[in-house]
Amino acid sequence: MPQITLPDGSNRQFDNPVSVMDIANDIGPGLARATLAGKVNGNLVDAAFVIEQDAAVAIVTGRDEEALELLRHDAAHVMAQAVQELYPGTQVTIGPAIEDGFYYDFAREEAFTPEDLVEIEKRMREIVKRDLPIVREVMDRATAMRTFGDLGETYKVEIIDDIIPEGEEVSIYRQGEWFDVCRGPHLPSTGKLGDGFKVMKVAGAYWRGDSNNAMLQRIYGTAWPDKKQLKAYLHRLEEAEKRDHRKLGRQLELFHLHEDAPGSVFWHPKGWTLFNLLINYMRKRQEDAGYIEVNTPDVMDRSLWETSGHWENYREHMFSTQTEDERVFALKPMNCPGSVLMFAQGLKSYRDLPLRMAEFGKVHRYEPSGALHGLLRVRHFTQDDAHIYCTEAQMEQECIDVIELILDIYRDFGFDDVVIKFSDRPENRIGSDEIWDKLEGALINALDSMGQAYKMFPGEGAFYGPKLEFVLRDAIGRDWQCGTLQVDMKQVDMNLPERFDISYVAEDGNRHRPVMLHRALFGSLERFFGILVEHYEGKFPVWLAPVQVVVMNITDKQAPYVEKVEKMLKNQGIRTISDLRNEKVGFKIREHTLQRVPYLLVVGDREVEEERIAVRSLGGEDLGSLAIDEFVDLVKQ
RNA sequence: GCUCAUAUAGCUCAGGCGGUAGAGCACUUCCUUGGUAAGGAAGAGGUCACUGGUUCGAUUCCAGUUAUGAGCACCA
Repeated sequence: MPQITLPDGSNRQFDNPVSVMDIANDIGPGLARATLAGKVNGNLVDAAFVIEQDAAVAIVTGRDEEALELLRHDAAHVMAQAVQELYPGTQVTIGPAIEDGFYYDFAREEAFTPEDLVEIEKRMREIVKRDLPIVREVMDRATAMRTFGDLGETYKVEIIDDIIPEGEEVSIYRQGEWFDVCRGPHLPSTGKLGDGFKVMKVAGAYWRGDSNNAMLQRIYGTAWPDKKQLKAYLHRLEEAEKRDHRKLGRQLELFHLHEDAPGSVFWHPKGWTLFNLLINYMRKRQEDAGYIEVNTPDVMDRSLWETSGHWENYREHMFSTQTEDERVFALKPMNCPGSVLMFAQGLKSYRDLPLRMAEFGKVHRYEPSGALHGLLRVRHFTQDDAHIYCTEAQMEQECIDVIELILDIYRDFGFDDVVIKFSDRPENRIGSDEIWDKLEGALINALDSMGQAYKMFPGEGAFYGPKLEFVLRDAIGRDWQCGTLQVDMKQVDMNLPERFDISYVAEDGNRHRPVMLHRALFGSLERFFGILVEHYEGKFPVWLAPVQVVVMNITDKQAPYVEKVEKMLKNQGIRTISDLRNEKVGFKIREHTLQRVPYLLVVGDREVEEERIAVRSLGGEDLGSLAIDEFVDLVKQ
């Protein structure tokens, strides 16, 4: 005799065990039709789930967040059914709901073609139309393994064997002839999927995410409660593509890439101007924060990399050279060893600590070809790197200062909610747990004492130490690590202070090993640049715009005055160009607007006469006629 | 690195079931001197990514290489 408590606090009494659907029916037939699933005591369950005891129940309909995930998971099942109907012999593996959609990984000799995807989507719509009831069944483990084994579904057998503990039952979801191992829950029938889905693309993916395993074919789809939301999503994707930094980089003449230098950037004048603005900005912020700036060699002897451990661990990702005399050098993949040599030069006292040593270091890494991605993943990039040498007692405060600095800097670029990832000790690591406790503690204490939220990524730290990552998102929702903070301390293998045997003289007159913090704020200047382009859609704020002002004439008569204005503005440090081409003013305005120049100055006879300029903003707003110095104030404010 | 796809003018893209290619924009010259998102005309511009194979003949078909794109793996 279960008593059901609904979200509004009301109670309903039933004489016999009831399903979620029964309850919905009891409330009203309209609700029953809309019912997709239920929530019993907070757990998401099928609509057919039977409740035997008193419980808090909520009916889940298309309006609820949870329904969307079910919908997407269902879409994956329907797609798998469609694929197996169309291409017998294809094995199913796994197919979860993901952000914005779903995917399913298939094992099949032949590759799926774009035409196949069209057919698959067609068949999916058919299956939806069939409105097959989705029914949960249970099998004991052995039967399940035999059933799937008989079907030749070796991957499924492996999943059951691996995931389901011995003696436990396996839940199976069936829709028509087709069924799959699944934890559930699911929608009541395939018809509930509606028409808000679309098969998007096919790509390779390793079985169980391990590159030693076979490569499967992953088909991605997107699914939404209705067609309208699907359209809105596809529209968002289109809009995002317009922000792509690779596209804008070409259109705005910022940079280009070339086949002969994969993963390295050719910076054009405007891009390089912006790049240098970023460096100048960072230089100022670091100087204010008590950093000194140095520069270390790009090419250093192999023995240095052997000492640092990079040769052993990352050799295949390093660019190396052999000279006539057979000496082997490597292009630096990191700045740390150079920094350590800098620290080791001369005697350091505790009075020098904390020593915050920054470097705009050009590093080269031979990244796997498939990893390269515009400016966001390159082989040659510039780090705004710094190493802070300090005592153990100073460590935590230094961490706090770094985190505050990063967040403050990101705010200057309009990134207000930065995701902080905290990656702690991985399974394969070196160093004692005691040291790991200390290292992780330093970072966590710093975050906690600031009241700063962060996301835990258990086991994702580097093998030699935990790390903090500051993550920014690109136009189409991919996350990229930008800033980082890592602690490097005694007895851990990568430990550079130990490997290079550096020390400082403490108050007691003895030599002590410093703690070393590795940190980068932008991270990679190239990557940050790319993210910025997408973030602003190329419409940089005035202080970052490579060209801040274009002065243009209406007829040749005003040319001398235009040149005079250009000179005056340049003397004020304003990045100005003039456009004296024999073109109509509308044409020039269009061009420079497309180039996202913040201010356009138009000069005709009136302006020459009055010694003024007509000012137009990037948004198309007419700011009226201003005197030169008035305009200078406007730009500089 | 792996799977799939793509590579034609500076850019965006057509095209050809094998007979060395075309548009728009950009570029050059001329006309036009025009007040806030495209004035007009003419011209120039291509080893059809690279290497090899098949063929009388390859930009087109085949193979390999390189680069790029999507995803996976990787990211000190």
